[in-house]
Amino acid sequence: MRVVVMSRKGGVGKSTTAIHLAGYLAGVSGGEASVLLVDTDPSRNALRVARRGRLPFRVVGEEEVDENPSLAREAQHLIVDMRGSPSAEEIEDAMRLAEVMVIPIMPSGLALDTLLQTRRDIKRLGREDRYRVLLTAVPPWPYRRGPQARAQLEEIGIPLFGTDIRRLEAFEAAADEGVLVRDLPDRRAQRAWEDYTRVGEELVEWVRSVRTPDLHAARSGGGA
Amino acid sequence: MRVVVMSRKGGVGKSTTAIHLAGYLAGVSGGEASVLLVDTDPSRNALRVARRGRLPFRVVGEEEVDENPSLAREAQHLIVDMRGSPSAEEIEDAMRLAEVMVIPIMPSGLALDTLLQTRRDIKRLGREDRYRVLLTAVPPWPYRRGPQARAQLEEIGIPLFGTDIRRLEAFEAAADEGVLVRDLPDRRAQRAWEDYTRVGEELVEWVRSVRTPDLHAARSGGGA
Amino acid sequence: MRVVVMSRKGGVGKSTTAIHLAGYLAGVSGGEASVLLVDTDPSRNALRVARRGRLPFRVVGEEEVDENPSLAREAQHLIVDMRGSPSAEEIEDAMRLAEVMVIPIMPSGLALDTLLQTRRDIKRLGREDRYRVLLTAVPPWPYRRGPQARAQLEEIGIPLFGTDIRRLEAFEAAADEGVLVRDLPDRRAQRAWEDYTRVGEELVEWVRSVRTPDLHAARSGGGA
Amino acid sequence: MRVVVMSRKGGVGKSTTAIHLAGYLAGVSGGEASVLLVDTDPSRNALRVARRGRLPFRVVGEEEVDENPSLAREAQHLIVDMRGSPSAEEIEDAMRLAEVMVIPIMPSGLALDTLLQTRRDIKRLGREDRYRVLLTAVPPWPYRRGPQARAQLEEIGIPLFGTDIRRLEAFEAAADEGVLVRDLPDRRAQRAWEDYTRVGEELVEWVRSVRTPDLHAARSGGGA
DNA sequence: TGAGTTAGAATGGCACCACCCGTC
DNA sequence: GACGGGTGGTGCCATTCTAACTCA
Repeated sequence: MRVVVMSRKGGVGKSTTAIHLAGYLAGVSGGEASVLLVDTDPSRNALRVARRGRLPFRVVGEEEVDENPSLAREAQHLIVDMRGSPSAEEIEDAMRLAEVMVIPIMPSGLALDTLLQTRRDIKRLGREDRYRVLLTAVPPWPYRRGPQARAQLEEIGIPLFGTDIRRLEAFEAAADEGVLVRDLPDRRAQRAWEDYTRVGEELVEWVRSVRTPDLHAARSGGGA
Repeated sequence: MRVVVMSRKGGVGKSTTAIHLAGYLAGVSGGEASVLLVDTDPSRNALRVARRGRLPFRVVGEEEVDENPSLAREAQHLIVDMRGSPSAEEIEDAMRLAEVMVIPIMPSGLALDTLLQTRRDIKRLGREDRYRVLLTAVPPWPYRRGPQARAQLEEIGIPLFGTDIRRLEAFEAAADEGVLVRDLPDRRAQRAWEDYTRVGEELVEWVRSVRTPDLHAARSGGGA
Repeated sequence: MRVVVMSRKGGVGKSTTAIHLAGYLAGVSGGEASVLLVDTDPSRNALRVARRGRLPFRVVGEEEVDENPSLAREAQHLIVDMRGSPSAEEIEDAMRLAEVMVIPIMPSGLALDTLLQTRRDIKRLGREDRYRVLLTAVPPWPYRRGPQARAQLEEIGIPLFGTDIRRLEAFEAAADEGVLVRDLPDRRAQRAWEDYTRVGEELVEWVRSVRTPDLHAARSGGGA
Repeated sequence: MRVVVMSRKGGVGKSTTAIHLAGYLAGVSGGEASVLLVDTDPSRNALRVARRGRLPFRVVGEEEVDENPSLAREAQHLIVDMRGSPSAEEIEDAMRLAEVMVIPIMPSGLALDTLLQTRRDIKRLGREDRYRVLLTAVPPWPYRRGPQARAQLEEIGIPLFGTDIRRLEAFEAAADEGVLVRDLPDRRAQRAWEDYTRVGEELVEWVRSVRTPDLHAARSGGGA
């Protein structure tokens, strides 16, 4: 599986998303060796987190892959934490590389504006079925920003993951410790892990359908 | 007064800080014309907010100032919302332009790492007394991230504003409406405005001391 | 059987392990004469314990074996309490001498780091199937260090004995008296002995499989 | 203040003692720069702990001091974590360097034997008033090993710190985190810190008396 | 329309309890 | 067998925020 995690704005949980999706895939596939997270972001946050503790998969910087391309070829699952504000060309390159693209955004009013530009770029490439937006850092009830943003995005036809990532302190603690939220001893951290588990399941199902488009189309077409 | 608001990471309240400090200065000086906010960030978030509603000062993009440099010269107070991850050269240019630099960061573990790099760049320029860090989006009690981050920053000798900006929904609402939190009808928004008021007071006092270093030294020396 | 007990750190129960494995083998083989414990550690702790009381096997210092090599040749079972922080060459020598190597470590965070270096040395010698780690001084419930360390070691693929040695006062008392925990009048000491009994059984089984690799392979192959 | 922490056996809390005494001195003197911990032990455990987190003083390896001797000269307080089983010559060198020597040992029967050899070496150097033994990892009541060991050591005239360091899980947690027990959020960790605080106070008082032997003798002699 | 009240969620500190160990 | 102590897990509570509801 080749997944790119991309977003125009920073501080939206991009590294957190890349790390936890990689962790989900590593847990599902069962082996450390088969998952590779490539950190392309200049801030190198994913690499920093990896150095602080122990993640159940390998994290490398962009330059390591450039020197040793077999790293990426041999990985069963490849997650790319893409740099912050990519140009249209960079988006194009990433979409060629990846099977799917995950775009985390926070439920903020300004985030939507920038998302529209990204959608234009992707549409121009004819890859509208290959990206999906993930709402992250969603505050709890009775905050309305989460449902509001979801409604707005759905209204304008942005494809969304069915599960949101909640704003939970556990994600901060996990980044500090250099581990997945799953591996924190805190009870509450398990709820944080549930969010990414659901997203991971959805991701796997989605990639499967992307890989067999005609079969999928035939099935859903036949059911209609 | 010439102030640059800068940060390496995105999503830390940079535009919010630039807008509200400009708003504070506009309120103090009493007239709209005398304050200019220059949005240098490629995301143009400050400009977007300005277009949505009505801010009590003028907001222009970088290119407008390039075309019409008198804009900046004539402004009594100049606030620059600097682009996201500036290079050392860009930092140098900004420090030449500005009297002081405000660096907003969120109380996150990873933010500190990147801050150290910024400090190195500034130290190399010999402008250590010209920057100050502002903690933004600080969650309320019983969260410990705020006090924790403050303690860590003080320990390693980072200059901090004495007041933190709390994480309040009012800032989101204000950005959506295109106004200052001061101008929201919500009661809670007033508390958000208080935070920036205190920071603004501190800023004014700081710039005054920066402008008259010998006077300041003489005064404190004479008072002893 | 030729067993080397080795560890990089001190105070991890190395002598205790050497003594009790020797005691187990002496009990199984039935005669005192057939088991020899060679104390190579400069602290000579095993020899000290032996001199204090009565162990059911012979304990000699390194120099005695150098003077009289037939001692080692004639022993049916040879246990070596190796010196504390061996160099790569010493490890190589020991691995040539021994059929298997037992590495006791305490469940401490720092112990793992040093263990990785040892693993590298052993891997370089191509003897990865000839060493096994024994968790010692494992505190009781509700301490989590024991299970935690076991999980970490298993995750990174370190071969472990299935049974841990608990942290029990009986081991201290036995060392003071110069006897095996088996020979203490205390009831609780029996539980301490059980731990080493299980490890001893595992050791015997392991050495058997090491000696007849093809037979073992054939047997498991034939069972299919 | 120049302190050497030394012991013949490993795993007795030598690094923990060096780190926490350094931490105490850093806290008393109030500044990070004035305390230097030199890790001479080949296992480099103190350096490892320092790299994991943030200690309020500088930790360097032996080689760094060799390259840059001014490091040690400029430090107000110098703590040396000495290598594990030092020879008589190494002890001599250390005693020449240090004002006082702290010898942590665990309350184990075997530890006493090795301690006697160390005492002989020190006596031969005529520095009997410059070393003191610290009981570490003392288990709680109703274990008797702590008081027992203290009684034995006092009987044979070994100088002891008046306070023992208890065996508390907090020390393991602190080493994992790379911080002092003082900086752990756990309540129980504060009790661990109290132990070293008392030892630190005793150490400061002791060094003061060592520096002004006649004054001290005069004062205690005069009764004033 | 504006002020006060209330519900829900999240974090973190506190108290309590289970469990094991060693001694008397 | 009782007792004291350490550790870690569970449950409870205080505090804060937001948004909806009620009331004047």
